[in-house]
Amino acid sequence: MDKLDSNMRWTSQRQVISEELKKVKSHPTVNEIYEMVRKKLPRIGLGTVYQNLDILAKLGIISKLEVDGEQKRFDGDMTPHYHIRCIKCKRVDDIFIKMDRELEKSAASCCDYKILDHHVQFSGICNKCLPKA
Amino acid sequence: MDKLDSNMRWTSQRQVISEELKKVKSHPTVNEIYEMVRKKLPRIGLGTVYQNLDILAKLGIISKLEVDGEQKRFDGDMTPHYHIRCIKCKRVDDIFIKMDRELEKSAASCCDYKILDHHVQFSGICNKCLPKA
DNA sequence: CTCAGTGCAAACGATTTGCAGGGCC
DNA sequence: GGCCCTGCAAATCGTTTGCACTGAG
Repeated sequence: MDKLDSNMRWTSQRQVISEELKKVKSHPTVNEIYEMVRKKLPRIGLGTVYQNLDILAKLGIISKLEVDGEQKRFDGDMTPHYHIRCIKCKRVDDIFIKMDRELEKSAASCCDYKILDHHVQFSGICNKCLPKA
Repeated sequence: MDKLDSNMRWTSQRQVISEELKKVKSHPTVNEIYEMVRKKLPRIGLGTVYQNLDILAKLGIISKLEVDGEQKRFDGDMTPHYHIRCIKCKRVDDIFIKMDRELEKSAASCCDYKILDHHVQFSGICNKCLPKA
C-alpha cells in the first residue's frame, strides 16, 4: 500500500466510497461507511473498504480523523477545521473556528521537532445527550 | 469498573504502576508499562495493568493520552500540557505552552455542545528522525 | 492480456472479560 | 469472613493480510 503511482485504477468501489463519504456531514467509522456503501455495492468486502479509505486519505481526497476512540473515523470535508467529540454518545462534529497556526510557532520554540501539523480536539456533551446528563 | 468508592484498596500493584509511570518522562504504552512493572512484580498480569491504569486515570492520578495511534499511552505528569507525536518513530513528547482556554470559548459559540475540555496534538518529526528524513 | 484491485476468510494485536483463588480490611 | 483485586486464559473487536479470481485499461 505504498505506491500511489499512475497505474492506479479508479474503480467503482473507490468511486462509491468517496461519493458516499462526501455525501454525509457526519464522521462515520469504517463499519458505518461499509454499510452505506453496501447499499450501492452489495458484494463489496470490508477489506476493500479499509484499503480504499486508506488510499483516498493518502491521495488527499478524504481525511482520516486524528481523534481518539476505539474506531477510526473518516471525514469527506477537506476544509481545514477542528473536531469535537461527545463523551456520552461518541459522535464527532465539526468546529469551524479558524486554524491557529500561531500554536505551531509557539510549540516549535519549545521542542526539537520539525512541526508539520496540529489538531485541536474538543470534548464535551452534545445537545442530544445534555438532557440526560 | 464503575465504582470508585471508598472500599477501594491501595494494592502494591496499584502503587508500583503509579510509581513507575511517574518515574519516567516518556509516555509509555500499556505493554511498556507492563514490562517496567514486571521488574518489580514479576507475577503481575497484563489484565491487572490495564485495569489499574484505568482506575488511576479515573482517580486523576495519571492521565490517559488522547493522542491517536494504535496503542493507548499514559502520562504520569498531571500538569496541564499538550503533546507532539513523531510521525516516523511514533514517540510522544510534551509541549509546555500555556493551555489556551480561549479556544474553548470560540468553539462554544459555534456548536451545541457543553464543552468540557480540549487538547492540542501536534505532529512532526523529532530530532532523532530528522537526519534520516 | 496484464496486473492492480477485489472478495473472502483466516490471522493479528490491543484490549476486555470471566472466573476461581488470594489476601487486605 | 467478606469481597475487592489478582493472575490467567479465553473471548472480543477493529484492522490487516494472503490468496485466487476478476475486470479495468
